[in-house]
Amino acid sequence: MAQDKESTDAPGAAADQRREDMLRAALEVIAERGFPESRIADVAEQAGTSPALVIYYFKTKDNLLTEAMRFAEDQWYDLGARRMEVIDNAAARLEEIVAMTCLPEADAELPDSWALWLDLWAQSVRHPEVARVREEFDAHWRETIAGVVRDGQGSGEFGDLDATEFAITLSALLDGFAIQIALDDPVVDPKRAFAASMRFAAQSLGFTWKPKKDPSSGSGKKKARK
Amino acid sequence: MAQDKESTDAPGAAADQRREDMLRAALEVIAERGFPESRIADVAEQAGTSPALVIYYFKTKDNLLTEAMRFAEDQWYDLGARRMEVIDNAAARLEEIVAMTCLPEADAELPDSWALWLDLWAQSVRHPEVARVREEFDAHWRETIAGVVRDGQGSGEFGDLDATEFAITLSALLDGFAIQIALDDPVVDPKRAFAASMRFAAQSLGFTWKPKKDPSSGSGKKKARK
DNA sequence: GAGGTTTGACTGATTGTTCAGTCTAAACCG
DNA sequence: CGGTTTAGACTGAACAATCAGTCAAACCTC
Repeated sequence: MAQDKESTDAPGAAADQRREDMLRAALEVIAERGFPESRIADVAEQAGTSPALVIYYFKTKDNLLTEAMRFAEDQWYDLGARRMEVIDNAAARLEEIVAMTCLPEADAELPDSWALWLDLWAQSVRHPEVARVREEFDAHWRETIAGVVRDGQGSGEFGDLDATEFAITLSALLDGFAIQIALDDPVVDPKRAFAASMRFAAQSLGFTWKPKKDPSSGSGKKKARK
Repeated sequence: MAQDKESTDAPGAAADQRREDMLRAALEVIAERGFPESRIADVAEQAGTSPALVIYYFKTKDNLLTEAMRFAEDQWYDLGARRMEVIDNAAARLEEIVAMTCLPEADAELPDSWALWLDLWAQSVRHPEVARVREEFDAHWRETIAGVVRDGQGSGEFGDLDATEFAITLSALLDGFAIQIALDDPVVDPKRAFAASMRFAAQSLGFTWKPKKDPSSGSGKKKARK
């Protein structure tokens, strides 16, 4: 039920599609079982093929999982960049950044990246390949924040301060909140984390931020996990 | 060289010692190999016994590792409490808290807790037992911070603000920096994280903080990991 | 039919856990 | 006190399950 859109593509396109399917499958498995407990057989089953084929495409299990991580981070970053593009003022762009990491409802199109991050960090301690993905991603993301800050300073929205230093601190804060959100902490819920982060940003950058009433979800928190 | 202080103890004291030895051994193994890759055989070897004995004391592997995590967190918390006791002003107590999570050199008496935390978080996603340890510890730690803030407000050191809210934000910030420090991020080094955290605290609480020149380590960073 | 793709069956290694006892030191007893 | 019982601590060997990776043969598709 998926082979109807591949016929006249370039050679290797089908194989590329296969690869990507497997990466997505791997991400689902990782999200469900955790990085270290993810088995090749699970990924194969999720992708609807045999374990041997998975090994055929990705030489080793570690390679498969690491590439899956990179794939996920790339997706996340692309989504962020895409959303930044259509927002014209820096304060709103910054708010979108904070929302992306704090509000799970905000991106239904992504699998639950939070738990994935915890695995990414934990694996980075001992897997140099994973560590590289993490480091690149962090640097990339910090630079995105710093860029927004500099834009805002140029347009007069934000006050003067070291954009890099601010980016480092804000992304640490967001990472910390991401942990609490990923683990469904009873005290630190997403909205609280979002508000606290925005308050920090507004105070540091010298712009005013008003918590807007969100129109959706009048009833309360949603437990996304099964 | 350790059997001279057990003769007339209560029965079971030696066994208790054994247990603790194994917990410490488990922590070393976890620090070295990571939680999910820690094997019973490793712990046994580290403790100088057989795998069977480890199972004899802790029914299952999961139980062993979980108890080890709890043990580590308790130790960490105890160390913190002990250090708080001897400091008489709130600002310095807060600085000590920040130093404990940011400056690796500051507690040589503890194994590298940072990598342990990453495992703790990652495992919490799927291990309810571990999640409980994490949640309790976080709540405990936040309350410690809030207590220091309230002390400081009582003595007039700090300005007025919601202590709980501040504690939530600061501990998130510290967690975020802990990640970078644990992973030896080339951009976010311990001293920078420490300074940024203190700047945030000082600004929020309305006290002045001056980065003191540290007398040790004139040459630069130390790579603790082998 | 040639080359990339796919698979089922297999293997080799790892590892948590069990088990059937051994050893030791204290408790019991006649 | 000398001998026996008992309970806890401990061990080596084996078991059973899991799983990453291999391989030779089949299967498409151009």
